[in-house]
Amino acid sequence: MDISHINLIETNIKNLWKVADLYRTEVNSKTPYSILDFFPHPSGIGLHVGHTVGYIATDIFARFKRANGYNVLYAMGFDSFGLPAEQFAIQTNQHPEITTHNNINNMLSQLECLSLSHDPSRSFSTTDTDYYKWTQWIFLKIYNSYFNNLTGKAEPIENLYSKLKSKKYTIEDGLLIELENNYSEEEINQLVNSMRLAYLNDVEVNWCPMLGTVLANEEIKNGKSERGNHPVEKRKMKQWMMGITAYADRLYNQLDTLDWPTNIVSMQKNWIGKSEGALITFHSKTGKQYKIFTTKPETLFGVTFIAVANQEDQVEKQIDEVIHPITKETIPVWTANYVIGDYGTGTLMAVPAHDQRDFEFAKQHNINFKPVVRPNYAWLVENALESMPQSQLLNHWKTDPTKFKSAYEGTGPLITPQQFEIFEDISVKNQKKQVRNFIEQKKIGKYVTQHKLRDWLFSRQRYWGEPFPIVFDKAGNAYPIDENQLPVELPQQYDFKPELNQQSPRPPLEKASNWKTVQGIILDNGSVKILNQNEINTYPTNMVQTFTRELNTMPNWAGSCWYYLRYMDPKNDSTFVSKEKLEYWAKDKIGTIDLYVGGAEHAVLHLLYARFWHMVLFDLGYLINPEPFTKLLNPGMMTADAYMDERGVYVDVEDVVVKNQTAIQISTGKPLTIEPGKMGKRYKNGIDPKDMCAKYGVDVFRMHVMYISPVTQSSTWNANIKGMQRFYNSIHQKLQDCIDIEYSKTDDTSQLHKTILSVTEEIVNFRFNTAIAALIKLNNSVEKFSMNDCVIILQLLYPFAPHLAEHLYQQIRSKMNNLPQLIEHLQWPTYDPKLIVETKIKLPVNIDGKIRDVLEIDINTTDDEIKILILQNTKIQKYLQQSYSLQIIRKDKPIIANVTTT
RNA sequence: GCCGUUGUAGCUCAGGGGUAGAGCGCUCCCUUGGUAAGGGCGAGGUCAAGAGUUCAAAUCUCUUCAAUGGCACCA
Repeated sequence: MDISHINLIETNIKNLWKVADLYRTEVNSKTPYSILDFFPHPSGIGLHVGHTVGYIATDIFARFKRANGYNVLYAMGFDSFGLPAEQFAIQTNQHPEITTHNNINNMLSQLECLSLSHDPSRSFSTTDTDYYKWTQWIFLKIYNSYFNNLTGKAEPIENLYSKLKSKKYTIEDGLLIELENNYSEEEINQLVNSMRLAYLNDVEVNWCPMLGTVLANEEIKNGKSERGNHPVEKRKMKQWMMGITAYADRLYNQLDTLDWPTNIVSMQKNWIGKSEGALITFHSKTGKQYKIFTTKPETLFGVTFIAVANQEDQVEKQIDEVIHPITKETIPVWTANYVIGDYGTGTLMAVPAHDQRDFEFAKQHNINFKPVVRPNYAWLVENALESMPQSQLLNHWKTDPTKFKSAYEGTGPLITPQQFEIFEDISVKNQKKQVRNFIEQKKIGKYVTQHKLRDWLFSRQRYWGEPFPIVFDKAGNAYPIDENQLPVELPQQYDFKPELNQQSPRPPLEKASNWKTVQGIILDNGSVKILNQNEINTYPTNMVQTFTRELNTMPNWAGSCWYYLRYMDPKNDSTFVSKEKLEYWAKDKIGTIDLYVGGAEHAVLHLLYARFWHMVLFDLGYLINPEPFTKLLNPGMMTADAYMDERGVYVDVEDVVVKNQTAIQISTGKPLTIEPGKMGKRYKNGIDPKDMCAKYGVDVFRMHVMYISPVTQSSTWNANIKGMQRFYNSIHQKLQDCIDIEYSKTDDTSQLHKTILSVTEEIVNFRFNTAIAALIKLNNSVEKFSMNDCVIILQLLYPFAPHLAEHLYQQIRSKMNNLPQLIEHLQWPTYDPKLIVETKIKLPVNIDGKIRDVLEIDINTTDDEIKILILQNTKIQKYLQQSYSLQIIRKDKPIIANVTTT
C-alpha cells in the first residue's frame, strides 16, 4: 500500500470526523466515564514517541468506552507555567509568554497527527488568565481555612476565630483542644494566622542559587535539584507554606481505597512516613527539656543516653545530663552523627541493647547497656559471640549484651515488667497496652502518630508562575485580595530573568515597579480591595492604605493540582467547577476521575499535592468525591538505542543507518557504538511521532507503539515498523477484497467470535499488545469475511487503527442500508458463546512421559471409546508391545491419555 | 538494609498445570513493470538455577541467582 494513499485516506477521515464534530462531549443521559492523561508541559523540544505511549493508550480506551455506550470525558490542556517553560525561555532568550505559546502550538500539531479523540472545546492552559483566576481563588480558600483536628476536616477560618473567642478552646502544638483559654485579641489573631492551611513562615528552605529559586523537599534528589542537578543550600527565609501535614493520616489511609499501582502506593506511604509511638520529655538538671519520639516506649527503662542531632561539627561528645522520669537516674546527653535533625524531634532516647545504631554508638563511646526485652533462644544462639552453655545464654544477655553480635530489635516479653507496674503474666500485645497506660497515667509522655511528611513549601522566586492574591501593609501583615478582583495578573515585564548566584533570592517581580505597590482599603471581611486612581478619591484618605504585593509566585504544581476538575466545566466564569457538572460526571465515585494515566515520576509530587488540594476543597464542600483519581496506571518508560562516535559524543539518530546490528554515521561513514538510553534530548535519540506518522501512517504508528510491549511496562523503541506495516496492508487488502466482492459467508465464524472475546478482554485489562496480536492471528487464519462480519472486524480494529476502520466502514455503509453515519455510533460487538465452544479437541497420548501422537476426537468421547481409538492407532501400537497401564485424565473434558509401560 | 517488579527464541513480548507461541531479525527461494520494496519456505528454546507438590510443572510453593524501580542512619 502506497504511503501517499494511506496519508490521503487518513486526512480524509480526519476531515470527516472534524465535520461531524465527533469528539465534542456534552452532558447527556449516557453513563459517564472520565479518562485523563497527566498534564503535559509544553516543552521546547516537543514530544517524542515515548510520550505517545500513554496518549495512544488512553485514546484507544476512550474510543472503546464510547463504542460501549459511555459518555467519555477525554480532553487535554497544558501545564504551561513553571520552571521548565521558564528555563526554556531563558535559554532561548525570549519571553516565556512567547515560548509558551509556540510550544503549545507545536505540541498541538504533534497531538493532532495522532488523532487523539480529545474534546478540543475543553482545552486550556494554566497560563490563561481565566484559568489561573481560579487557581488563585482556590489558594484563597485554602488560606481562609484551617484543619480542625477534632473533626478531622478543613473548616473556614472564621470557625476557628469564633471558637477561640468563645474561650472554650486552646491551641497546643498546633492542635485544637477543648480547654478554657485566656488569650488576648492579639494572641487570637496570631494563633488564627498560624493555623491557616496556607501560611507564612520563617523556614529553612532549599535555596538553589543556579536556578535562583527555592525548591520543595520533593524537588530535591540526592541533595541536588531534580531539575538541572544543581547544588542546593539550606537558608532561612519567610515563605508561603501549605499545611499538607495536617492531612498526613488521610493521605496515608485513603491510599488503600484507590486502585493504584502498588509501587506508587508504597512510594507515597514511604514519603508520608507514618509511625506511631510516644513523645516523652526528659528534663535536664539545668531545666532544659529534651523532647524525644520513640516507637518502642516499652524500652523506656533501657535508656542509657539521649542522642541529639549534631548541628555544628561532626564531633560526637557529651553535652548535658538529664534525669530519667521514673528511675530518677542521671543519663548523659550526646551529640550523635546518626541522628537526623529533621526527623521527629531531632532527639532520641538511645537504648543500646535494642537498637543497632545505639548499640554501635554505645560500644564506641563506652556507654553502658541495659537489656529490658527478652530475645528468643534462637536469636541468642545465633548471635552469641563466644560459645556459652545454653542455660547461661539469657544470663549473659542480661549482664553484658556486648557478648552478642548485635542489638536485639525484635519484640518479646519484658525482663522486668514490674517497672511498668505489670505484676501478672500477660501477652506481648497486652504488655504494649499496659506500657501505654503507664506512660499516659504517669504523664511522662503522650502517644502520637508522627509523619515524615513536611509542610509543602509553596513560594518560588520566579516570574513565570501564578501571582499570589496577597498584599502586605506597611507593618508586614498579610491580607488576601478581594475575591471579586481576581485574577491578579502577571505584569507585562520583559526583564523576567531571576538573578542567579545571588546570596539571597530576589524575586523578578521586585523589578515590576508599577505593579508591586498598590492603594487599597481593608474590607469588613478582612480582605483588601485594590483601588484605581479614580476610586481612591471616593474613599476617605484615612481608609486608603499603601500595600505591597507578594512578589513570589506559586510553583508549577499549583495549576496541575486541580486541572482535572476544570475539564468538566472549562468555560464556567462563576465557579471553578459547578456542582451540577460534578454530579453528572463523578457521582458516587471514590475519585472524581475514573482513569488517570501517567508516568511514575510524579508519585510523590503532583499526585500527593493534588490529593491534598482535593481533600481541602472536598472538606469545604466544593467537591463530591473524597479523592481525585480512582484508578491510576503508569505507562512504562521508553528507551531507545543511542549512538556514540569514537569521541564519545552522541550522534543524532537521523544521521545513523543500522545494518546487521552495526551502526554507521551517514555523514561520515564511520562506525558508531550502540547503547540504550532513555529517549530524549540528552542521548539525541528522540523520535518525532509526526515523522513516523508521515512515513508510515498514523494507524500503523499507533499499532506499532502499542504492540512493542504492554502499556505499563518499560520498553525499548523498536525502529523496525515493518511487521505492523505488513499486518496493516494485509488486513486492509483482505477487507477491501471482501467488501468489493461482497462475500455472503465467513470462513471461520468461531475464530471471529473468539477474537471478539479476546480483543474485548484485552482492552478492558489495558493489554493492547495482545489485543493487536489477536487481530493479527485472526488475519493469519481466516481468508473470507461476510459483509456483516467485516463490520465487526472494523469495530475491533477501530480503537487501534481508527482511520482504516472508518475508511472501510464508509464503503460498507454505501453498500448496506441502515448503518449509522460513523463507525463509533455502532454498539461494540458481542460474541456468540455457542460459536466459541469447542466440539473437537486434541488429545495428546503420553507414553512414558513422551507425547507420541495427538488424536483429534469429539469432546463427548467416552474413556472406553478413547481407549479403543488408541489401541487402533498404528503410530502408538509399536509402543504397546509390553504390558502397560492406560489412564485418561479429565477435567471437564478429556485432557491427556497417559500410558505407562511396565 | 527494607519494600516492589521482572527473568520464555538473537531482539521485543504473548501464554501459563496437559504438543512451546507471535512480530522483528536470520537462512534459503520467488518476484524484477510498486524494487532503498513485496511475497513464500525454513532454522532457532533444559521457559534463569535448584528443591517440593502432582499421573503431569515453563506454569503452583519454597530457596537461590541475576536484572530493575522506589525508600533508607526514620528513632
